Amino acid sequence: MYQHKLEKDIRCPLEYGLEIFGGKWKSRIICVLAKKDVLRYSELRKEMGNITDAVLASMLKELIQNQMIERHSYDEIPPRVEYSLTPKGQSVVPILQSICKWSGIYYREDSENTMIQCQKCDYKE
Amino acid sequence: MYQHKLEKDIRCPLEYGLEIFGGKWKSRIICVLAKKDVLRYSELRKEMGNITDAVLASMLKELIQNQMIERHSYDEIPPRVEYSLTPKGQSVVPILQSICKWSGIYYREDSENTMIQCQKCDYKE
DNA sequence: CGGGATCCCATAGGATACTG
DNA sequence: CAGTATCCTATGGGATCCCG
Repeated sequence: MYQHKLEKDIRCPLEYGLEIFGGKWKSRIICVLAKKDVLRYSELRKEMGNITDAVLASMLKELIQNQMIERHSYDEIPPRVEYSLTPKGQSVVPILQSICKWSGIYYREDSENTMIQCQKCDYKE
Repeated sequence: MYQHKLEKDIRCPLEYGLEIFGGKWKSRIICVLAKKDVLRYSELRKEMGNITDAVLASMLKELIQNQMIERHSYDEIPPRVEYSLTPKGQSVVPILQSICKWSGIYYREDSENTMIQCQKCDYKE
């Protein structure tokens, strides 16, 4: 029969890190929160561009599980929920910026190797 | 009808970087090559653990396309092909190590926050 | 030896509708 | 407002066999 390995088999801290902030949306969420400090759900969604609720909510859940962000809900009507980075989440921002800087160098090699400003993580040089 | 966006839409250098060394295998390949300098195809596969040929070959292709690694084939019998990092590939190694270091801190928080040695990228402290 | 071809599956991510 | 629920699909990655 067909046999797949279902273990996550993270064999190296590197894989752990890439699991936590890899993928299409997580690093972006972290960058946006790093820039804005505290954001409500709807503000966050607006900053993210064309992400859907289903996806945004599941990303937030995973980031919370990994203790990268915090959720504060206020008992008001209409409801208010605010998200912010934890210390662990903040500690990864320099890494994301270094990736951003590295990528900026090679982003378009056909042009003149000019640095690109990143709107989200706010890296520029 | 059902309409998916098929554009890759990389909107930020950060995404470019994660595309290049993200995923399950690419960062590992880079780390192994950083440690060993030059490896034949079969040596590389052995170092990688349980990767299959189909996957390894496709990862190598993408890494070559992105100019992270170089392929040198020698006209011998039996054939010999060697892989090594390009300068661009080498330049990303410090980033991978910083991810590895960061991850090591949070890797298992239930234990005593001890650093973990990474066999592949050779990070230790 | 160094892969390619083919087939397959699991999962991340997306569309749409709906709710406390 | 801040999400769930449901359904769907595209893609990364894996298994197996084959070939110059």
